[in-house]
Amino acid sequence: MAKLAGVSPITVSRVFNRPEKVATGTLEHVRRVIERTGYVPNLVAGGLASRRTRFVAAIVPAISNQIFSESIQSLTDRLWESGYQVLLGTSGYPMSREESLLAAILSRRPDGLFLTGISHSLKSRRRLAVANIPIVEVWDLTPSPIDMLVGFSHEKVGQAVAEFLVGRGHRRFGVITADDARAEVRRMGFLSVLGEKRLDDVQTVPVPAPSNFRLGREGLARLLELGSLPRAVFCSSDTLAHGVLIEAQARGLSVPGDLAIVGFADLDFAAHTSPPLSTVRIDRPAIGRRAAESLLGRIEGRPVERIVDIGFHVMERGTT
Amino acid sequence: MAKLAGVSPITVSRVFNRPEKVATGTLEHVRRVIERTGYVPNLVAGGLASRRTRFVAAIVPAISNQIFSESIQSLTDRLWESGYQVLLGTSGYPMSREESLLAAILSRRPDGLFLTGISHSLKSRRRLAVANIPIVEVWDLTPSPIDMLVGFSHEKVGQAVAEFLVGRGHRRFGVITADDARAEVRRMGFLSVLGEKRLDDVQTVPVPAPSNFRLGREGLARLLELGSLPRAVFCSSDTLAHGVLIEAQARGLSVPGDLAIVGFADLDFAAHTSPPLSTVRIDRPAIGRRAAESLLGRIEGRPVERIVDIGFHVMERGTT
DNA sequence: TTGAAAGCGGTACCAC
DNA sequence: GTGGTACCGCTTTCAA
Repeated sequence: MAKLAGVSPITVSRVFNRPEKVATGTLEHVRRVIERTGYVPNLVAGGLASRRTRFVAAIVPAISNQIFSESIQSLTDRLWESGYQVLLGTSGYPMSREESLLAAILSRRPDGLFLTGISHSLKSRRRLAVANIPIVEVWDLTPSPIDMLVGFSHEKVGQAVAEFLVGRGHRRFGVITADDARAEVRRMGFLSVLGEKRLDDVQTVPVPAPSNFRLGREGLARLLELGSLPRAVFCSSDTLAHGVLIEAQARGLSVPGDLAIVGFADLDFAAHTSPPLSTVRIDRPAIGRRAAESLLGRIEGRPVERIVDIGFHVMERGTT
Repeated sequence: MAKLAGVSPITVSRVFNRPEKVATGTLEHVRRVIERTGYVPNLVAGGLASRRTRFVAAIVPAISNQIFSESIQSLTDRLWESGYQVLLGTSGYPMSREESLLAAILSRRPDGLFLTGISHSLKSRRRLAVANIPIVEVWDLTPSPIDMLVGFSHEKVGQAVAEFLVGRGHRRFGVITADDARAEVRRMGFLSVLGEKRLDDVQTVPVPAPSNFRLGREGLARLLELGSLPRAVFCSSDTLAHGVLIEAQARGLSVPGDLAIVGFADLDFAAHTSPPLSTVRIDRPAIGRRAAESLLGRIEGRPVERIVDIGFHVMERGTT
């Protein structure tokens, strides 16, 4: 390539990485040759030499979960603007593959890491410390992240939903919750507020992750079998909530007349069921975007906020 | 690392890549040192030296689309078993970023490529030819794939749905379809069969991609405004179909009494709406899995089927 | 079974 | 503004 253009390899390199450092004439000439030959630089070699691979790895429990995929999409989009790509790894529920996945990923020397959640094994933490790259943990809140964090408090979500439902006059509650650590924290927050108010008539139905409509339908069925009919149900996801809504309607229960329903995450369908789902709004694209900003900031040596709380918002709709 | 264990670098390399070529004693010793130091080999250097990067790149229109994410999940899982990882790129609707994305991806020298769809720009095709790696195109069918293909015929899907609905006695039809090339092919197949049977009372409502419940609800609303009430609606996705179902119920239409609905893809929720959605079943995990097999086969020099038609199946449920 | 030497295809560093 | 030289950390090839 270099000899084809009659310049040194380093000049070709500069044309790609620092075009402003190359004389306009040379620049155009080299670019023409590049265009003509269809030359594509080898980032593997570049990465080895420069120790910058220009990609960020992201680990999520599952891509098919819309809750995560939208954050990943915005992360990808923002990083793309700065010339970075995203290598996606799925750790499974519950993060069973995280350790080996992390090793596989770190061996590719990513320039940054996006991790879902804040609980990692000791071995993983040690590896992360050695890797010495920017890391952003998301979807949760802790005062002591490994490096940086973008998330919100699941406990506060649970508390806020409890306050909200109590404020609407409900007194008997049900919880249908996926087997997921963060959902469990939301449930604890929910229960703590109800406990304080001496409203402990709460039945919980656990379902396996990942959630789907069927589990929501079955969840409500089981909840009703438990006796002590709840007037309001808090679900660990909109998906479950929609299943509950379908099941309630199939059983002739009026919503919210007989049963109020609150979901979580505000997936796009939540506003368009009939009646529309009440839920907890999380700005998912913001998570990816701000995570990208944090990583890029660190990479480029800018000062960054270590902890970003993006908050949430309880949305009242036709199901409450 | 090598000197720490008192062996040469090549021996360490063999411990990772060809442990059977190393004496058991040496093997165990080196492994102990690896364990103790937490050494993680550098795949960037390895990739440069061996010209095998041990990853496959996958390009899909959008990860947040469940239709694709499940195939990607099975692709990822199968490749992981063979020590490969997946770099995901999203090209957007309609594949607007494909060209630059492809260049960015090829510069990382993937060992294989998974492409959604069979239409690529001339420039892309040229680059792919130069790259000289195994490529599998998915989600469609053509007698002349770039290299390998795993998919099914969208035209036949449309035809099959038309035959099915006509067989159920329907005579007036509606189509609600996302702005997507493959959905358009399904629609053409649908219309061709109806045309042959002189049943050309078909109204089409186009909606932008990606689909969501709201677009389905609005789609039905617009379809009804068009006059000539359809008795059956074919939607380009289950998501739209569910929106149609919700809107129909909100308007007091009985389903399938007043209106039959058929979706596409058989997403997990389709079986659990009330009534359950009729749809066209596509074995999405099979697409990823077989694509992985094709790529690995090519990489490992095994003979592979160039074209795999995974077929489809029209599922009758409560909405027809 | 193990190792020495020579790259893989770029980039950092410094001189010109 | 441009180029020479060394080297990034591994694997290949071939010899011992």
